[in-house]
Amino acid sequence: MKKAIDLINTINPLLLDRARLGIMVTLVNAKESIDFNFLIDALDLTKGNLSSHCQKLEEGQLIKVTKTFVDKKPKTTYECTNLGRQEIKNYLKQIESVLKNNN
Amino acid sequence: MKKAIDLINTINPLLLDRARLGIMVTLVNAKESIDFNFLIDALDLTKGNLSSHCQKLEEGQLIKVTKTFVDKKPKTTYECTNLGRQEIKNYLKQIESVLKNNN
DNA sequence: ATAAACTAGTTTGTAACACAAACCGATAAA
DNA sequence: TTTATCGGTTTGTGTTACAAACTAGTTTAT
Repeated sequence: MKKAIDLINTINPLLLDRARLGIMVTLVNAKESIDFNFLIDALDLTKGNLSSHCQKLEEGQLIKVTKTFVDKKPKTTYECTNLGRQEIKNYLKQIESVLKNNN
Repeated sequence: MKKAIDLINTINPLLLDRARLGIMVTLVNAKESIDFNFLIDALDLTKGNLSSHCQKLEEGQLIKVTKTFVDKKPKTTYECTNLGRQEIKNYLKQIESVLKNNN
């Protein structure tokens, strides 16, 4: 049986934050890509806050950011990357295993 | 189906931290109470760091702290409270349900 | 007996981080 | 030509995590 801390240490630190976890689970469940304003409403974040969290998630390669123009206006959309999906899955797996104590 | 963010918002914020999560899963699995030095070794934390995290967990009523003397030396032990157990269980439940998307 | 070193923590100063206010560049309306 | 609005980003501030320094006492060495 591995030590609890070793399992916890495999959790991506970016996911240990309420806002970013919210962004990720929204994206991981989404069928299409999700835009900035949707996330603002869904997660009840301010624009600045959302912007900087998404930057970090992008740097960590957990999400992919796409910038386009729609009706001449900028539009930023977000998708979960494969790594993002993996990290979320791992997150859940580690917590489960650590609590069930069977690893 | 409830919104992902509503589920995430029920997670106790004290648990969204690697060190504190480590402390809690160590305690929640423990048969007997766990002492300060055990946690230092198990979680690879500095003394100051452990001390302050435990203070917060105690304030949040997630753990119970007991101070005694053994061989004239101070000895501090920690146990998980019922609330602590509940919060950990809820944590896992919320993440699971949000990922399985069935709530 | 005194000093030095060790034990078991706590307090405090700092560096990193989350957050919202202020800002920016562009479009649309008055 | 202002004035407002949209879709964000940057910046300043308050919180937080962290380790270094400190406290209080015990044991060992001199």
